[in-house]
Amino acid sequence: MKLSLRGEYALRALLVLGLNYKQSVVRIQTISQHQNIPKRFLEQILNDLKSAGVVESKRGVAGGYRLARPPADISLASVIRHIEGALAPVSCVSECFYEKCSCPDEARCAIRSVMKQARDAVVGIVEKLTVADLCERARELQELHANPVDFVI
Amino acid sequence: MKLSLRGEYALRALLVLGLNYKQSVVRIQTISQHQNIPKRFLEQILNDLKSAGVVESKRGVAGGYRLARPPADISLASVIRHIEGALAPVSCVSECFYEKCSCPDEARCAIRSVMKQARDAVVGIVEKLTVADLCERARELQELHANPVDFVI
DNA sequence: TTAATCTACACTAAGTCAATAGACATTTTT
DNA sequence: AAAAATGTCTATTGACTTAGTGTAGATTAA
Repeated sequence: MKLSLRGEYALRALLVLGLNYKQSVVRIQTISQHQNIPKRFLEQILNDLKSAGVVESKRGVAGGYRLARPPADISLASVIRHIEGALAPVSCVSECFYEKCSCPDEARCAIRSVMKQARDAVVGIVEKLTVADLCERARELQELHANPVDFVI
Repeated sequence: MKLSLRGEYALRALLVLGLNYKQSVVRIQTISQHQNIPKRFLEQILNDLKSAGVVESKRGVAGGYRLARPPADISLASVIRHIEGALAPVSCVSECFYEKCSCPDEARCAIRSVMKQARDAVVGIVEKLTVADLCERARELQELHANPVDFVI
């Protein structure tokens, strides 16, 4: 799993939306400024997340985005899979994006066996983690550095 | 860590060279045929691995490639890092290819913390594994499929 | 109505990937 | 010494992806 900027931005945006889950909506521009993400690019990404049912939007002058579901119901795996595709290092060990590879015998491929191990390790992590966990971690890290004034979203 | 075909081919070639470690050299064409890898592409890759000190070559009519070191001394991590670059999902958690990211505060970045966890999981696997392990696994898989009776419960 | 916001589609510059091309160098065999 | 089989090296290419920008339009609160 290599994250492109697109995927990284998506997670950063979801973190902001998660931390503001109580509020009605957050404007793209707010997220863009807080997270140093090009606004027009972020528009595309949030729109993409909307089509995935992860966020919902409100248009117009007081518009913006919010999570479509509780943060605890949005796994990082589902988000990354939607934005980036397969989590596996090679597609022949991917559960959701399987593709046959060119090796002579997949069933006896030692590399495949190793890659499956790597895949399972990564999936085990991001499948369990949710946007809620991300928010919690953000708050913990905030505590750790103990400077409540410039709380960074 | 997403492997490109280049990286996958490199590992497949090293597996062949590992399995033939006792022999003098293996011809590119042999590997190419055995593993369904385009010959001219494989040339580049092996040349690259040579410059990394992983394999060595013998030119001329009885030429070919062999491992430059014992299979147990070649970690998959070192090979993948040389061919693909960073193992980490985002470069701000990479040990060997660190790059600053655009997030407002790296030290308090919750996503970074998650990505570090994913990185460590993957690195923990491929850092321990060597070409020798790959060969052993290949032999095991061979056994398993050759004698399926042994595995009936 | 107006201004702020999201929506939609198209476009592009730069980079990467997976080869392919072609000339060249080296070595063994004859 | 010549021939043939191999590796070496540099360059190029076409398809694709990435990270945006551009432009125009739709929606809504005030």
